[in-house]
Amino acid sequence: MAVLPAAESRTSPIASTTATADLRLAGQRWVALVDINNCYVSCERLFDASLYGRPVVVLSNNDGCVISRSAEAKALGIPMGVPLFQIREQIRRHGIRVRSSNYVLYGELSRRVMALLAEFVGEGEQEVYSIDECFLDLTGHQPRYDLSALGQQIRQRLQQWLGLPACVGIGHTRTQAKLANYLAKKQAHWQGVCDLTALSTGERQALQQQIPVGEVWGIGRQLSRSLNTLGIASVQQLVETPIPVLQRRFGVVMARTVYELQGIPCLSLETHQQPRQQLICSRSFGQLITQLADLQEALNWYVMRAAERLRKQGSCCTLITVMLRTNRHRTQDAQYYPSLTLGTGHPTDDVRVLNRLAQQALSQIFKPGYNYKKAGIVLTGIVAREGATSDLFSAPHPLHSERFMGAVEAITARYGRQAIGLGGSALQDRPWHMASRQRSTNPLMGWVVG
DNA sequence: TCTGGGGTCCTAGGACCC
DNA sequence: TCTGGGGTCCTAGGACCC
Repeated sequence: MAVLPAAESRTSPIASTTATADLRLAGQRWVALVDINNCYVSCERLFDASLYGRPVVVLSNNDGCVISRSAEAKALGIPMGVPLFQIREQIRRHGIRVRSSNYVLYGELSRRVMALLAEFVGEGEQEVYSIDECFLDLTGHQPRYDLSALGQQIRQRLQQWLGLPACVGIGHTRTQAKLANYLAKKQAHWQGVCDLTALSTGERQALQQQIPVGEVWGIGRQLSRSLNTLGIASVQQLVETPIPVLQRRFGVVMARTVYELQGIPCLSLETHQQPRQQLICSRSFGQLITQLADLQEALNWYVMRAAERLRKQGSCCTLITVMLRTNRHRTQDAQYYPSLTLGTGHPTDDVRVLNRLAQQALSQIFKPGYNYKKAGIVLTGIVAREGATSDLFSAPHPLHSERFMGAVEAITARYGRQAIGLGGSALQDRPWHMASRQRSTNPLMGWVVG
């Protein structure tokens, strides 16, 4: 949430040094970011010890591209997001182990991680940021404990109890904590925990000098390029640039980022999970789709999935968007990227209503003669369902619950131990998901090379 | 010839994140 | 041959209103 409203920040007095000092005195916080290393690969290793010490990659849906790499795979130069077919030769040459993704497993492990981390802080001091990342407010610990030692304790417990490696970054803001986490991962001498707040100004500046500006949280490829053309290449150079200049050129988001880097919080900890403002369900197809009937069936399934999530968070929606995509990589094909949004008339979570609208939208945008690669729906205009009792705010998943092992057992009982690598291929009974490539003999195993 | 000023809401698109 | 899925926020511009 923005502490700096756009209008006020244009003339914000906190750019001056004295005001900065006041603001820090007013309520400085200590924030940690805990991040599981190579999360999906680390999860796979828990269930297949032969993956330790070897290069491993985990693949996206349809086994399309690489979405997680072990340290060994990174060292071999396997880039993030690379399509599988482009690294076949490297896989063969280096004996890289390959797994399909299994989000049910990762989700359950994530719940365990978050529950364990919750034990280190009080109520309302934990923000689960993503499946493998969590912010902790350590302000209460700060006067009493060495935060680096606490970070080490967190790492050790994750390793001992769950077998998952993690790094911890500590700063006065979330952006600083992210940067610290980057250092903890990149520079071995931190031993997995970097506390930026414990450094002198000179030490911090020297570190920031070494870090490319694109590593900052919120500065992606585009902004990075633009900053570079202005001669701003390192984090330190960014921090030294006057904020009003940056704000005029790049907007309020950039201004917030730089305040955050300076230790002035502009983003607060979101310790209570908010209902989603939009729900997306979309898939790329394993093979190109030309028939309306196949798209109809796919949409039917997306609507069911999305409506399920909608109900789970106690919401209704008022708008539904249907979108189709051809394969942009096939330059020989005619391209078509239509989408259409229809209103529901009244807030609803009724699958039948949503499906009727989705099919109606589809019939309006579908054109024969194209090779469709992807389809999806987006539910927006989300409002709370009247009288809804959302389970969003229910108690965190108990650490020692049986749900986790139950899920793993259910998978292995049904498909065998090897099925831990299921993922996209589990959808093979649906023609619009069927992978066109020849797979290994066990369709649930994904690719196993070497 | 010359055509107010300010506000809200909505949407599309772009940037970012994991 | 083969290229993921699910989110967030911000901005600009148009419609509409008083």
